[in-house]
Amino acid sequence: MRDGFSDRAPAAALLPWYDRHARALPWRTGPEALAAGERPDPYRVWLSEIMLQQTTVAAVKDYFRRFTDRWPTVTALAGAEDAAVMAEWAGLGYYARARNLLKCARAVAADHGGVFPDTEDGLRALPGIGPYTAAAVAAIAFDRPAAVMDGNVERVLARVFAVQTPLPAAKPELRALAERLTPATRPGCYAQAVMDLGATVCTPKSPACGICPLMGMCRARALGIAAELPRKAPKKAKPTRQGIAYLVRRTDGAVLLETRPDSGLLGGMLGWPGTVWAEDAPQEAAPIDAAWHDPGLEVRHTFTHFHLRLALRLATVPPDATPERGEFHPRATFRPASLPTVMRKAWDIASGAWPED
DNA sequence: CAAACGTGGTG
DNA sequence: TCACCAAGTTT
Repeated sequence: MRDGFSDRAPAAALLPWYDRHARALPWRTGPEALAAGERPDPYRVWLSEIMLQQTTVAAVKDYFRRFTDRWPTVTALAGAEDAAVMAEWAGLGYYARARNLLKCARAVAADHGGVFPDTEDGLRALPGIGPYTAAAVAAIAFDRPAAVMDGNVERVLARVFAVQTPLPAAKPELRALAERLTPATRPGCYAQAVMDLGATVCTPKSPACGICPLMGMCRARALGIAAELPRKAPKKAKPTRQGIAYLVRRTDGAVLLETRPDSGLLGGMLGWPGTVWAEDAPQEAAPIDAAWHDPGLEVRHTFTHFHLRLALRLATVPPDATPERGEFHPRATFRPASLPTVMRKAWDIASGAWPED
């Protein structure tokens, strides 16, 4: 007991709410199907959870469909080419997820006979699976009573218990609450119920307290401070960095691209050759001998921890031109959608700005 | 452990 | 326009 209601009260209120309001999602096995004995596919649960890290359901849906159409099983994914997976992930962000996705699939295929471990600890040992994802997959796919802690759970619990400590200092306290409240029955549905509640009712701004299944036990609502919780430490201002990108088109339509190093920003992704991105003004660093055109245009893009102003240089070169950096990709196989968004923006802006156009 | 790591939607 | 925010993990 705490604050006047049982530890079982939140789950008791949330599960019926979930049974009525659960959204149909491509990776989700609904309450009715579960009741009928159907089990979720651990591969699809895992893939969805990786994609959903720091990413909205709306952004994930189409990517999830394309991945599962192309690679229906973890074994199929394990056999994929690195470049194919990175290209399919392009635009979704946090590209270390895609690199670890492949490492994880290959570890499951090679070390676990193509079958995901069915415990939190076993899952936690795989690349790209941290505390949240291990608990989520264990609960959702394997019906383990694992305490799932994500941004939604933090927000819901901070409000229900009126936790005033700012994040991230409040995490241990919130985790202790989450562990106490996780039910032994239907832990996967409970986890998804809390996350759905956080995504659709107990939202960061303007929470819909009037229709919340937890309204009767929510201390923040009683105090009139739901929208102010969880409190958070102030964030640092983002600096602005500058750079130059060089977009080279061959007369036969091929374009000059580089595969970026595996570690660091946009690691493992294709991109236009260019300068480093720094706060100081960049020095020219052309990847090939050419007559450069400055279109007077720049890409503005914001990453997690800095703003970028990327100036463009354009050139058209003959078929026998030899680059100092990068490789030409034939027009027939070049897909702007295979580029990370900042690089695709550069292509979009450059298209129509070439000198001959 | 603080910082690095993307992107698109929203108010 | 711009800061905030989303089903976090790794180093």
